[in-house]
Amino acid sequence: MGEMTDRAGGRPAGPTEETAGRVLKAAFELLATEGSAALTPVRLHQETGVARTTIYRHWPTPRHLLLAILGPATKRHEIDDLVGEIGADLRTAVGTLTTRFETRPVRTFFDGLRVHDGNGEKPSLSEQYIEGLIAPVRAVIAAAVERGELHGEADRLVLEICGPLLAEFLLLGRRVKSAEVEQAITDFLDRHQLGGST
Amino acid sequence: MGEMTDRAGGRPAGPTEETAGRVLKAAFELLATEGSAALTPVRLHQETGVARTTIYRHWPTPRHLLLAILGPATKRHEIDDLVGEIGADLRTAVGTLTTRFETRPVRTFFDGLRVHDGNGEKPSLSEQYIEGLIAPVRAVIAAAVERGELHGEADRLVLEICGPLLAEFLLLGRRVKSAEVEQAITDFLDRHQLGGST
Amino acid sequence: MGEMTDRAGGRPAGPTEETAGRVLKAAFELLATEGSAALTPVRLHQETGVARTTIYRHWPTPRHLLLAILGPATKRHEIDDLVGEIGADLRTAVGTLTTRFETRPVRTFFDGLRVHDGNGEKPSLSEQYIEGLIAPVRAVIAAAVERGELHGEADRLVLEICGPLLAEFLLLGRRVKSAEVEQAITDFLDRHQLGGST
Amino acid sequence: MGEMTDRAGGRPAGPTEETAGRVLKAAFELLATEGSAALTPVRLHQETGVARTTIYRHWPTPRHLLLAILGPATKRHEIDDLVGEIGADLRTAVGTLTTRFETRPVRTFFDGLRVHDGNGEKPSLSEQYIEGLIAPVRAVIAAAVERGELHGEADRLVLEICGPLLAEFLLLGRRVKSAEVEQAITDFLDRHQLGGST
DNA sequence: ATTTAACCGAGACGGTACGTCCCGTCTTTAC
DNA sequence: GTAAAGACGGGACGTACCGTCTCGGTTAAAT
Repeated sequence: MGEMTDRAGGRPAGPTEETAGRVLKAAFELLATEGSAALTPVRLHQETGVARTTIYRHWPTPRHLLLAILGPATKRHEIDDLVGEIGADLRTAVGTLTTRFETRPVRTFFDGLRVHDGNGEKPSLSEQYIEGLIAPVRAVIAAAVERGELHGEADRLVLEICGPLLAEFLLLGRRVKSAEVEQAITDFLDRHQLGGST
Repeated sequence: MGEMTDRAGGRPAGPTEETAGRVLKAAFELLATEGSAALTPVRLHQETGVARTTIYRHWPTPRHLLLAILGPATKRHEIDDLVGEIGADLRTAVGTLTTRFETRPVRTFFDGLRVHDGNGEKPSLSEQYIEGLIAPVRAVIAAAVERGELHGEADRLVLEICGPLLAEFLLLGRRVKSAEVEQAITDFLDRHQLGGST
Repeated sequence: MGEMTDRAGGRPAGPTEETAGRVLKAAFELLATEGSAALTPVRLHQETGVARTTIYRHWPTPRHLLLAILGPATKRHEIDDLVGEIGADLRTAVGTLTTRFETRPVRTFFDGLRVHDGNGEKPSLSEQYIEGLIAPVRAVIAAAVERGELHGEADRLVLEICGPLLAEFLLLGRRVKSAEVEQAITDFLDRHQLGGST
Repeated sequence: MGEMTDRAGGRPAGPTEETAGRVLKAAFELLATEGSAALTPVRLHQETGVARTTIYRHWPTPRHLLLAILGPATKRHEIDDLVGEIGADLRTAVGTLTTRFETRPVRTFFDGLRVHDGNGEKPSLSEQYIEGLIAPVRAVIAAAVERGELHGEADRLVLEICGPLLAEFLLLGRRVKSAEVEQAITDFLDRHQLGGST
């Protein structure tokens, strides 16, 4: 009875594609539009029609859900049209960041993740998310350092350029004006003697 | 005879000093040590012995509690030992900021406020808190601009110096090393030609 | 200080006439129209404007209120136009009873009293009220027994005539038709050989 | 694929037998011994261990509970040993009534139902209960009318015999002595010329 | 006229129960 | 084995009254 067969036949484990798709899509929507408080099994059930039980089965905690939506949500913001010129690439990379501020529910998302960061469990979801946000900039900076055009720790340089922007938007809730961004990049290039031609 | 006079006698409104004291103290403790999830009427009742109903009476929502805590909690971080020299004052001001990172539950507090920022209700508690954190720096910068030693918008300058620190600590969860801070200030002074002698 | 002086000076105890009047009037109204559940200090306060505290001071429990309104409410239904002729008098007395069924909130009142009958405390309010309702009939019967026109226990005779009416109205919630009443009285007179001429 | 089928699988609705049994039994006990005021979800939870929420789930209001109790509580008082002789049968039927007065918490039960009769909602619980109490007598009377032994409306005849008893017991709170009952039945039979041999 | 006891209103406070919501686990049934 | 439907115990929510209390201001006798 209940023999531990060596995995013989039967249906594959894990949620149906159908189910997973519906649930995760709804989860993303909910998180983006209503914040993390809305990201509950009950709510998801109401939105998707998928049974509460089923949701618990596959994503026992909100954290599982968040992890499942975080990958897709962050992954796709790679930049492939880098030209190898620090000024231009930096403008592109920072541009993707500030554009996301405008077009995506970054703050809501950030808050949602923050709430479920858990208690010291690593990796912290929100930090991972922020890292994802600044990843393009980091890539550009790292490349420049590699080429010997920039000197110093990449980490510090990334924050030098992104820190004010993130703080302004995420912490102080202000819109980030593009003129400001442009100025900041120009200043950055200047002070690192990279003659930033627009 | 015996007409209903406009306001005859009666006990003064508002919570007893005793009650308010106990509750707010406990609220602060809870928020600082266990985060905003712990800041509930039930929990406060357990901690203080004050009846749940009483808490609802005077602080109908967590927001009321937070507002009552926030004033005292932020007010006291004024700086009075400014010497008028931009380099020294900036080091002092930024020092208070990073010191608070180390010694106070800034992140927990920030998260707590964030959760209860409410839905667009202004002023946003968390933003108000951040403003409080950087207030000393802003004061120094504003004074320097006033004296004509610095040029540009105070807001931008404040973020130029604090942005990376806030981002590093609050968003990425990294400790801010004092050497870094020192370097950042020196750089800042340099590039604004303020020859920052240590 | 605070000696137990032998009643020296001071305002007389008990509620002001004004206060008592307003409260008891409202209490009666409430009981009659909304039932005993509405007979609460809060409700009375809302109706009268008299402070909750004041109500508690003078009528610590609903029972006190009920006792205070019961007297006046029942007392006034004495009959003074008895002619000494059993048939006529009985018709008058039973008439007052059934008329009250129609014109007064007897059932609501009865229910209200019933709820607050308390736990065996005597006198039972509701029973007292019922006694009050049938008092006129009892008076007539008692007089007839006195005169030797009727034989047997008054109690039993009263119930013989009133029991069906009370049961029909109070227990079964049916309207009592006057034809029925007339028939019942006629039958009663018949079987006790009192030749009831209308 | 995976469309929301109309009704696919799932546990049957309604409370478990176990749960329903425990709750309703306790409800009956409470009503009988402590009156309707004790018939609360909290109290039931304490008595049965069944969670408060569960009780709300299946019996949203006290009325639901009472309705669930009332059926079983009234149903079982049918009489099956009628012999077809009006005198004997009447004694049996009235006997069951007065016996219930003595052995069952009729008054408490009645009061409890009365409180929750609701606001005009039919059927009135208490009236239904009273009807149940007198049902045996009604059956006997109806049969006699059917056989042509009695003349008149059954309703009126039933009240003629039961009214005084109900009023005495339920309204005036007096014990009903069996001698009285016997006398009443004899009189009744007499005046309807049914020569009631004991 | 001054005491002095009582009235009365306003409100704090602890407490109990309410009815609701969601949680997370479980059991039963269907596919 | 996935999925659905739902029971169930549990915890917190926010509300409504409860009954007691403290606090102020007023009023009406009795001295």
